[in-house]
Amino acid sequence: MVDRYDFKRIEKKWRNFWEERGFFKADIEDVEHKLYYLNMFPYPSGEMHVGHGRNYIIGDCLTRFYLMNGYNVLNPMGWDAFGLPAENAAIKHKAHPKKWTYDAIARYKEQFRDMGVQFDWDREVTTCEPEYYKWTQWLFLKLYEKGLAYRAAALVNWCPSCATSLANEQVVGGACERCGTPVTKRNLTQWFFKITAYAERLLRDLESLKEWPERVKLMQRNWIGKSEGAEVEFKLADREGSLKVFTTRPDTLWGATFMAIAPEHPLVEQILKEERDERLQEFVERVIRVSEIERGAAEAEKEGYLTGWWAINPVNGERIPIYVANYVLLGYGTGAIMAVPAHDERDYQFALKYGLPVIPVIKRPDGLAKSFVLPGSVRKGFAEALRKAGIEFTTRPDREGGEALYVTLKGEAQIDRYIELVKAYLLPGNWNEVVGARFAFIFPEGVMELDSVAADREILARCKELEPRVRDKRTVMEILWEVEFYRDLLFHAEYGEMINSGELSGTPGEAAIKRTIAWLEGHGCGKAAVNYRLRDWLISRQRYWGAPIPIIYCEKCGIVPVPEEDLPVLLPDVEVVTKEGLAGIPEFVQTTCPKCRGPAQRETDTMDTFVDSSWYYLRYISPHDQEKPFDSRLVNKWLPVDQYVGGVEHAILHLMYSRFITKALKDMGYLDFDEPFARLFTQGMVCLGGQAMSKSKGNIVSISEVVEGYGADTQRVYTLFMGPPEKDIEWSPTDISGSSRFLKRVWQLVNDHLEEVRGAPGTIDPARLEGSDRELWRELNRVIKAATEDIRSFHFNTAVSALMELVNGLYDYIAEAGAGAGRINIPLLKRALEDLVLLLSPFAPFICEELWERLGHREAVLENRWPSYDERALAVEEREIVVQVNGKVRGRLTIPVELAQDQEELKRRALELGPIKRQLDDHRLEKVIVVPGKLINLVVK
RNA sequence: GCCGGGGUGGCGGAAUCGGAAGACGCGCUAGCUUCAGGAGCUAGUGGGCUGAAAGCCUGUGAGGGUUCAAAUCCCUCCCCCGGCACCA
Repeated sequence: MVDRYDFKRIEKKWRNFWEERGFFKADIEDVEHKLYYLNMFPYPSGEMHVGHGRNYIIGDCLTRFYLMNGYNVLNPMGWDAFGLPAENAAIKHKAHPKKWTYDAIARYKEQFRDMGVQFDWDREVTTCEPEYYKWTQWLFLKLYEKGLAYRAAALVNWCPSCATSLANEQVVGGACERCGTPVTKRNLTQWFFKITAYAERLLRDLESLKEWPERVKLMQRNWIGKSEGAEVEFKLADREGSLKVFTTRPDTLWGATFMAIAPEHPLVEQILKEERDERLQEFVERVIRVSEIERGAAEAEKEGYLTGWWAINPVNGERIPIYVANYVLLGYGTGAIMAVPAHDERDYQFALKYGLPVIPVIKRPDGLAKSFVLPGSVRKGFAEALRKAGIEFTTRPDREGGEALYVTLKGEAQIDRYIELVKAYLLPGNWNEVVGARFAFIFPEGVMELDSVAADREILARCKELEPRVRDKRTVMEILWEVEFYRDLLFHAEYGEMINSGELSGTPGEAAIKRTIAWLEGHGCGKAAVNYRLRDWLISRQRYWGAPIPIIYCEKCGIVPVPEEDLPVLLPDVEVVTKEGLAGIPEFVQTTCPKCRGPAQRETDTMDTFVDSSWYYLRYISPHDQEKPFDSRLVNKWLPVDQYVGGVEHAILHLMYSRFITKALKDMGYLDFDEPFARLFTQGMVCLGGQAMSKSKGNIVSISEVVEGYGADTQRVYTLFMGPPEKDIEWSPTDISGSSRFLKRVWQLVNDHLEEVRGAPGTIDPARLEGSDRELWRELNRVIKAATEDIRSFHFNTAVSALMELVNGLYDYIAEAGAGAGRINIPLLKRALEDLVLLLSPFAPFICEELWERLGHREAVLENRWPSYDERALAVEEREIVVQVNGKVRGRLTIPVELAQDQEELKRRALELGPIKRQLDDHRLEKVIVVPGKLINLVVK
């Protein structure tokens, strides 16, 4: 009688075993077989749920697997312990965030132990400990020394709810990443890290990260947002000064007919001061007040205000007006743009709205043009002439009984021919125009091209003379826009041959940008430029619970960094934390200047917690070193991290910051590698009820409830079995019973045969196995191979299913043998059961340790080598060959392997099959396709 | 709008070097067991036709194509998820 699978008793028995035996302590000096496995460390808060568990279960499974494969695995754990939730909770409960944080840490540790998730706790790192944040401050000082940390006044993101400024990366869709409150802007003097100095390397080195998910690299690429183009200087008209713009399309410069600047642009201030234009003031204030979210919406109506100031287009000397416009962003490029309405959609909309000239300067690559011919504007016979010339057109009768012509033209030659015909047929008092590949107006006295702002004025004036109905139009484009038929050809944003561009006219599209930049450089009004979307990292936080920025302000000496030997700048020990943070603690603020010993004040901002986590992976190597932040010698041996695993929500924030800090430390000579994480795996979230588990949504499945109800082993197996680990997945309270049942079956299976197996010899001679023994042997080897490869490649779900197949196979084998089909081969069974336990142990360590002991072993599972398989055992004697007729399966052949490669033999046997014969009646065999060892396809007619 | 990822039974998912679609598990159906447990065992389970079986038809978001053969390759479209989004 086998005792029932009592997971509670078993898990309790083994819970502390691995830690006591020290299996998870890495030998830091042995780098030969080193493997640095790292899970992103958690922000300790409340209880862990099964979604958090996924991350650590993957890590523990892999660690156990690699330990059994002979690796010296370092898998450390620590706490990202500074942060707002702790502080907010502390303010609310009038307590200290420390207590809240350490309580959570204690609970997390307990839950890790409950899950059997093991770490080397000697290497535990806690970012809110002075022994840690001392070195975060050291990092700040080093960056400051190198000019990579600087203080500047800037318009920064501000979260009113968290009462602190935020980095760009922490603003998601215009709202605070932490609390979801819409972010506002404030002009503040803050500390920044100069991540933009590394923009190019952060972008370029993504190429070298071969083992990172493509989507993460893509997100970073987008975030860095590199664009190449030119910087062009526009002199102000009638006064000193100039406006610089960045453009990716310098080839369209000749078409710049106005400029637009962001409402926050410094020039706006100057204009306001000189012009005292109250309506401009109102406009600017109104636009700035509108939140980023609304302004950011692409559908938002483009609005502008004419400042009355003018600039000179440097390429053609054209005077163009300067607008303040809501669609120009201060944070990108120079905060000012040259507007080319003919080739930029936003500029086009704006030009139509405000009646600004639109001058095409890039030829349409498709060569299409159109013309609309009003009835009565040409002599009779025009349509006939077009027909003869092979020009396409359609007609539509108008109210007065005339016929309007809708002409579509393709190519230069046809357009020229058409213009000649119009000239010949045009009646006095009329005009006609061609738009698209050419913008030409044919008047009785001659043809005018829309090739400059001056031409726009002349053509407009002439049209007004001829047609009273267009007298209210402000530009030629407004007239054309009225004709529905033209609309799709009035604007394009493609690359193409330059036209109407002075001496550069005729430059082909491929050379246009390059040649224009050369031209600009030659004329001293511009140069090639690269622009990045990435902004410097704002690290100041007006909060208490973070690492104080080690800076002192002295009236005499100015900004003075705290000397290294004075670190850490300790967080003042207060009983209760308030909203004022450090600024509200005078004992902290008042200090003496390290240089002149005079009275001075401390910086009261703390650092963004992402600074803490940007270097923690270095600290694990020497976590308690009092002398230095990390041991360069060992760090250079152990890093980059071999395998990093965490949530995709850190794709930009944490991963980008860490890459930046690593590069900066490398440049300072502390590290000899460029990238901190060689391989990255981003695991998916666990959902319930279609939504990510979260306390606020109340859809949490807690680890303790699952461990209590099913046991940690079941939780682990189910977590790894439920789907591919990179995918988001739904936690199913019913599906978990499958994993529970599986472990029960394993329990039963092993316990049923303890007696026979325990004393039996372990050696088997595979060559002498026959029948079902041989099949079992093959199955065992197949499963070892599959599970091993699957674990290595993060396919835990299929690894588990392979083990389930092995268990099913073992039950079948025993049932068959027991029914008299043969005798159970005890050494074989022993081998299979033992290998099963070893293979299952990374997934379900508790039950495996217990079974291993029951199987008579005195050493721990982890002291054994991972089972190996024999390639020869996978060979089969017979193959099943699929027989298809016209690609459809009609039968099967079981054939000895030697013959399975023999095309003629396969064909002969296939044709003998009954169902195949039937299929072939009344048909002629056309062709036979043989895939040796697999399939034969008979093609018949 | 742009860029990624994806769409396979009632459900989670296998199979992607083009070669048996649906491994494994959940659920469901029938039967057996009764140590009544949060049980276990056996058989079946994509849909349809046929009394059952054999057999046939059909089937991987939709449509088309390439091929002896397509979940897998190509084209068009639809839907879902994620990222970026007036980026000049």
